[in-house]
Amino acid sequence: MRVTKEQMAEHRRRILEAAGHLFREKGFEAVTVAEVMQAAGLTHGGFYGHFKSKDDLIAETLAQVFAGPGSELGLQEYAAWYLTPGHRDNMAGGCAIAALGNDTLRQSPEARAKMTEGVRRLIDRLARNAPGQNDAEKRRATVAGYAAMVGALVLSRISDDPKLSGELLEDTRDWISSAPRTRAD
Amino acid sequence: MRVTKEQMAEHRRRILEAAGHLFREKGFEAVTVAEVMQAAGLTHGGFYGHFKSKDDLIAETLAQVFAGPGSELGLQEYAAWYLTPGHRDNMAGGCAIAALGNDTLRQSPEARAKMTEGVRRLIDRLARNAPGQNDAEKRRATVAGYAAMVGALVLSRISDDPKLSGELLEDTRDWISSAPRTRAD
DNA sequence: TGTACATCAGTGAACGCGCGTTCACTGATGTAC
DNA sequence: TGTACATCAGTGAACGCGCGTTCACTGATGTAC
Repeated sequence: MRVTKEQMAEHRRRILEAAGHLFREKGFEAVTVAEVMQAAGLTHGGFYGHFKSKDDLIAETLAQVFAGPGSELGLQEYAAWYLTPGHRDNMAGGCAIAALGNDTLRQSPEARAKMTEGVRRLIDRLARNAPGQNDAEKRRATVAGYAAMVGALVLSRISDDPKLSGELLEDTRDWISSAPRTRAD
Repeated sequence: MRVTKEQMAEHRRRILEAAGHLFREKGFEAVTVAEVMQAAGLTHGGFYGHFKSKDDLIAETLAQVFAGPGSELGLQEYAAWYLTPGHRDNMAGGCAIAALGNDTLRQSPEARAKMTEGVRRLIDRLARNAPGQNDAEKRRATVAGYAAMVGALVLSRISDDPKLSGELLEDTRDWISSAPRTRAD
């Protein structure tokens, strides 16, 4: 049955929100269109009134995840939130880049472009408030520091041993938090 | 038609080798049993004479990838190989942890356990020859350094902009290579 | 404002395809004598 | 060593299931008068 324009917009928002969580939790391939629609409180047939295809949904979901102002946290504050058991255990609500990075390589060029933009924007923002004597040093610390966060989160999620998993988070956080180094060359 | 025992063992080896490359390149889900068998020069029906199921193949493939003596490179030497465009562009022959880490979370506990073992062994080995004043410092540098390698490789693969992609590799390599820091607390 | 009708968002059955898995068959291997 | 037969690795057709997508239909919305 037909619904109001406002309700239709709300449905679209709910579909994107459900997809955002489900994709991060299970990856693009393992999530079905019917599953997303059910999580949004709708039936699968209506999906194609909102999106052209599942690929379209993926691209739109990524666009939405990376939309918005983004945090203004500095590198070390971001790491202090990023490298926690809470974030590790919350794939559905956590960093989309860590959760879906490799998956995106096998998706459309549009999806990959959206991911790249997400990476670039985040690094640019973190670099504003990073340790370092000058912009080049700040940027280098941010690029490497963010890479370390993503890697540590992925590795700590892989690890079924809580000790190793925790060590990855803590050691990497300490590493990023320690005093900035000058170039060793 | 029946083949000799030696040929059958060789077939099994080829299946595992083909699976190792295909899984790293495309992920577990996107690779079909028929595709693996074709890459091994066989037909799909014979697969179940070698493995119980596709899940079984995944676990055996991971076991094989992490078998063997492993490299004796130190942390910085490993990073110098790891963080290169050649490695970035060679998913099929590169680090299985970076290529399949997140994918493994959605597989069997056996597969995840094999991945964890791979992570642990690699870190233990790299820590032997890492910068630092004592074992604790060496370990911390290794854990964070390896996390940074994995993250940088994943991010540089995501990035469709060659400049950003290269920056991720280079800045992270410089970061790992720079003089070890003492704890800042 | 009220009424009649066109529009169209959502429903759920159905379609088509691909994939994991099974199975009857083939023919070379391996073995018993 | 040679022969007859049992074994079984590999083949390719077929099965069953799940998923993306389509479509006829429903009934509430929105609009023209």
